[in-house]
Amino acid sequence: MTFATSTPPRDIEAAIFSAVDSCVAQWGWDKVTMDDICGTAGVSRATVYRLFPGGRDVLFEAVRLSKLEDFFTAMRAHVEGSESLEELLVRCIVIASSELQHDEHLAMMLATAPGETLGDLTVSGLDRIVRVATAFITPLTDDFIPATEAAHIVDVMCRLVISYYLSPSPTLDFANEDATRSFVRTFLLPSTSSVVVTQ
Amino acid sequence: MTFATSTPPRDIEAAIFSAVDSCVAQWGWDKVTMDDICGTAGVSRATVYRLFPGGRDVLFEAVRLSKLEDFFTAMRAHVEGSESLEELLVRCIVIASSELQHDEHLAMMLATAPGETLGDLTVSGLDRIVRVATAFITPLTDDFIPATEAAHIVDVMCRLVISYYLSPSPTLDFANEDATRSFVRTFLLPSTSSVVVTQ
DNA sequence: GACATTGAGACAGTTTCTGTCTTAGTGTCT
DNA sequence: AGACACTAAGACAGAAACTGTCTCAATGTC
Repeated sequence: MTFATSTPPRDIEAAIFSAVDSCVAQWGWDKVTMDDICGTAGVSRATVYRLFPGGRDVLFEAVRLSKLEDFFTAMRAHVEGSESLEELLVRCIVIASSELQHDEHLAMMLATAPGETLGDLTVSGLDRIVRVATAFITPLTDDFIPATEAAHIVDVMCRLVISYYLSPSPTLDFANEDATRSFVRTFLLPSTSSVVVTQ
Repeated sequence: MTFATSTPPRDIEAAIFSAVDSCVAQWGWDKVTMDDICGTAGVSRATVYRLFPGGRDVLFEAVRLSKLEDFFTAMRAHVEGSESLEELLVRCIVIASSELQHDEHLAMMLATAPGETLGDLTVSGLDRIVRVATAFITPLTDDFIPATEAAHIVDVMCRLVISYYLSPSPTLDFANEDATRSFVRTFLLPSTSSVVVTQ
């Protein structure tokens, strides 16, 4: 009960995030103003600027980071308990690809700048996605391969998923489990030390 | 072939109207800029301002008027051939009410100012709707009642439809044909000279 | 009462939008 | 070819909106 500084600002932050969500859904990144967000969140502009010093850019960046973490949190829950590295990688790729194909809003949310889609993804934007993905997925690979190897393979996996999302190939659909499994066996697993373990 | 002054501006006007449509659908009245519309229509800003001198207000007014006429044109087609005044009025009311309930965009389109819904309908806005409705519907009543009487009854009908749309009554739904027929018999027809004709 | 937090709104600086204008380019008629 | 009508592109000033910071009063907590 002794949470020190009075009421927790988490509720307000959540309200603001939610407001950004619905505002962006309604008008798109470019058309949304801070007043729109404040109004939707039922919060004063002063409060928003106090919680996110730096204003619009900082707020939107926070929202995107939050979205990114939500995405990988949900994904990690889905792939947890995989009994082999192959299974883990396949599930990661399939789920991520399906989500991206299914939710067109997601790609925009994960992108770096407002109005920028994954298609215009900058180096820093890609880096961040890879970074967050590594942080969330790597722990799950502990049972199969060393951390350094995991970071490397997750990095490659991310770039592949994004690349195939941006320009889909007629010969390979990462949303298809069988095709993905075959791909993982051919290109990803041979590079790891786990081949001897699982085979 | 001798249409005198080169290419007809109708195509461009149509493109602009269509652009306004999709822009408003995407962003709403308030968020749309003239550049958005020009860009969507694939037309220079100079062209828009030349076709609609007065700019934004004039253009939007023209779009609304066009929508209004489209609406009543479609409605007139639906009620044409009614064999009695009762049938005509019932059909008008039911169709208009259904359309309003069905297409939430419509009410906004018919309203006067951008962002203003029928709920904020100003006197002039209501007047215009009544005026257009009268112009479109009155001719159809020629077979049954004199024009002056028609104008009066159409006026009353318009206001009722709008009123019941704005604040629906639990006891009367104008989208329901039977209820509307009963209503027309009770309140509208007795005021006309047609009672003796059809009864 | 001391403290922390929020809402409301004033404020200047910047950006965006509007509406008008000029210019150059295109296609059509004579 | 030359006159004509129309358009795209974009410069431009003035108006409007947005941003980010600030102050102050109101509220709720210890």
